[in-house]
Amino acid sequence: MTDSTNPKENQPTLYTPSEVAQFFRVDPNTVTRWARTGTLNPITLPSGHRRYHATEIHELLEIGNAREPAAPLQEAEFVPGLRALAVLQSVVRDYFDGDPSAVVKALTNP
Amino acid sequence: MTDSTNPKENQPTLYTPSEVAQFFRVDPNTVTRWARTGTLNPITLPSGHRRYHATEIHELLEIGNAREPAAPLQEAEFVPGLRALAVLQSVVRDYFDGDPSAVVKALTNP
DNA sequence: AAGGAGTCGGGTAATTAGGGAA
DNA sequence: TATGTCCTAATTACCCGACTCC
Repeated sequence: MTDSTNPKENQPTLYTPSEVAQFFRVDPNTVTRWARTGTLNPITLPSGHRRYHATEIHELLEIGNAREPAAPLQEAEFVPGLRALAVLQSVVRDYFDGDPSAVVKALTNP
Repeated sequence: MTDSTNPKENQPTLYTPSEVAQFFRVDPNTVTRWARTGTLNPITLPSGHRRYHATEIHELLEIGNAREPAAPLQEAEFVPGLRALAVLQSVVRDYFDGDPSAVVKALTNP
């Protein structure tokens, strides 16, 4: 089952085939078929199993209210830890061409 | 491109099993299994615990995202892909209290 | 020094991929 | 054409006790 017992994960980035099937009310086999025919574009684990992008599923479900306008008004004094900064640094380097402004742009410009 | 020859400037960018599991949306035990079967080649601590190279994890995520060569955009503008946005989203959620502005602040105020 | 969280092992049940036929 | 079902093999999730990290 899905680890809904994890308090820190309320909105997973990736969905399992079963979860997608439940969303669309179809058989998990159908979800797999959608992936093979190109209707869905999931990532594949090294084993061949698939994980589906939550954003893609949400768009297909027409839950357009995704892409929240960031945080409305949260003046909490959040201070990122060393690990957070390290992970962010690696993400910037490996995913955003080492350009921090690209990350800022992606976060501010929907 | 990760220069491990610069330990002070660049953080190790090593992921724990739980972090890797969250990226792939799998159980931490599965990550350990990947390491034992040779799918992943992590660092092993003297105690036997494992730490995974961020670059290796990211490469695997990109491979799993394979679909089409996309567009041969070798122009000036850098456009982050779906995976980049998904990873960034998870980082914001798990490391920055779900607050994108905290990430922007961390990037703009070094 | 002690406690909580995380990890490592194994074992077993549940999912998934893939093909094919209705 | 599209979906649900059946089948097998492979992979993963969940269980546990013991150890490690912080």
